[in-house]
Amino acid sequence: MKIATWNVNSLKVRLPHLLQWLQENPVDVLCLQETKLTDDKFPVAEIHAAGYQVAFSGQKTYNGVAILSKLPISDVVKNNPRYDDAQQRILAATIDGVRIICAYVPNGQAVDSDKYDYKLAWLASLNEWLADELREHAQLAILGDYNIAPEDRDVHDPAEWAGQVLCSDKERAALNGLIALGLTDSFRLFEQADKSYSWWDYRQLAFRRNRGLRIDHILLSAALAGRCSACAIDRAPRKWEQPSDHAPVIATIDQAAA
DNA sequence: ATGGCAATAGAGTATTGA
Repeated sequence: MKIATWNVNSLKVRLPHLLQWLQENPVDVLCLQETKLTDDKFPVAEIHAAGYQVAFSGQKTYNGVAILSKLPISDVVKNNPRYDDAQQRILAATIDGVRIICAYVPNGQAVDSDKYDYKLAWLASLNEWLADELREHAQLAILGDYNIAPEDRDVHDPAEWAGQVLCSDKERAALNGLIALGLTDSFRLFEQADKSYSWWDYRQLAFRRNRGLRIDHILLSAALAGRCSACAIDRAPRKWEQPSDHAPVIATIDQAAA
């Protein structure tokens, strides 16, 4: 089973990229963030035509998440039931016995802002709900845009970013709190090239200069981490015309022993 | 020190992203 996550930064603009990427990378499950579409505008027909079922939860202009799957999708939950949130940032579903959670963690804007406080409160509540979900689902993966670079090696210039939003100690502690529930950052299960990132600013030729951050992650429960045989960031679509600023991340989960 | 790029809403420019 191949599972992936991609912040598309507007599904309206990026639908051609999505369809092309799926042709080249026929993953079993793909979580999308920042669809920026109300549900009535979601491109259901195009995604069905590509061979995928889909669940989605959107809003106007901002946020919005979706889960695409080749296999049937069941038990869909929109948002964290423990957190009353007008913003559509979470979608959970069960696919082939695996609990898939698509998450778009708030950006946080700046460490002294209200949005930063919202980010930390949102993450604290996610932690509580995730503990419940892990008790119910041994096979669980939470994929998405975490808007947190876990360590300095995930940052192109750690000195420049020190203490800044996406890299601050409190955000990293919150991410480590999720991991402490029994999750594993699938990317770090394997040897990876230095300076591996999943997001690059549109400005200043940041992608060409590889001035990026690794902020998109696939966290796996112990049962899935034990069967994970690969995890990679696909930089290719970041080179396409009019790209998303994020690259997809893909993890491969081997079949459970019979 | 600031803005730099992109998307959206909506009709000039403000907001948000990371």
